[in-house]
Amino acid sequence: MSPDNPPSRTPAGDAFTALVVQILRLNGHLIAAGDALARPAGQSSARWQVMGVVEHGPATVAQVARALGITRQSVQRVADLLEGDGLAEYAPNPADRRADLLQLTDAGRAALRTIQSAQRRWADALGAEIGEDALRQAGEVLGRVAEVVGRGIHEE
Amino acid sequence: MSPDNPPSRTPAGDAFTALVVQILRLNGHLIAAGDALARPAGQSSARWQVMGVVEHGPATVAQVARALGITRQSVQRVADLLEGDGLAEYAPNPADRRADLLQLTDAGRAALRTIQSAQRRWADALGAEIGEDALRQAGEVLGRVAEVVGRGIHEE
DNA sequence: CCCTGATCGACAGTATGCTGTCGATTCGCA
DNA sequence: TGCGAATCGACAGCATACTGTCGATCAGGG
Repeated sequence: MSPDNPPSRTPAGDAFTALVVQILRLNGHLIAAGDALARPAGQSSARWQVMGVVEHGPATVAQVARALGITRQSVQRVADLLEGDGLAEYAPNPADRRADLLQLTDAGRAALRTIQSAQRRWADALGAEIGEDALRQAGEVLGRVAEVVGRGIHEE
Repeated sequence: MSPDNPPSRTPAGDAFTALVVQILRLNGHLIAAGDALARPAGQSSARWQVMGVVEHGPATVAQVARALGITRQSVQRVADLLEGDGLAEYAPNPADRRADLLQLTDAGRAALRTIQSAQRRWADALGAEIGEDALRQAGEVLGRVAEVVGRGIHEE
């Protein structure tokens, strides 16, 4: 980013930093793109992701949060909004009296189908431009980045 | 994410979606890591990024925002906080009476050096684990992803 | 059968980023 | 040279996600 960085010690460190910056920037664009895909159904990226998790079976808020890698509280907020909009509902959980099960309503399933259809067309079109091999290789590298970053957080 | 996705049309689309999901997840971990790096200096990722832009010369809030790829308003908020903490200050801009120039104070430069030092060690260590070639190749692919995603936003 | 620790939802507070709007100023072109 | 368009900071409002705390509930070891 800065044209005149302080001397970095290794080329690999420079490449790592550059990749991190790219990911941070891309994140904003991807959320915007996701919102655009979900907008025709009156939804957002966050709502779509929560709906996607409970699509094939009810789950508690905590389970959804773990599946998405975000906090319970964030999911709780979105889930309550989905319930308020009639897209999802809470069902009693016989296995745990505290944690009701979140599940989609018919309206929720319809909205999700609309979004998924648009998302599939979007991903197919853009994916074809980049090429499957390159995407998979980049994904493999990002997986390793996630691994070492996650490890570093605990150790440091 | 979902174990039983609706039938996606192309392998490239699947790979694209998988990469997007990875990036969204990684973003959270990277911000957490950046905050951890900036914490010893009492700062955060957002503050560090703004300071990094004005490190080698003053700039207006709008210029910083463009350099970071985020909105003026977000930068304005952080810049005002930095000023409040005595890490940055506004200087009159002879070229534009509206837009004062943001520049670091001595305290700001000291805090930035602390963070950059830790960041460099972090990037060097993790970068070495992944390998420069893999990082560069992944960066090249992400650059192409950013290009097609950004193009899609305007067209759609 | 209880007690202790873990998990869960609820609530409050904070950080980051976005959109939209406004008036002031600057810039570019006729 | 003057006027309309673009840019800039300021302000308000919203969405997303985080931490921390609390009481309720669950699960497992004595």
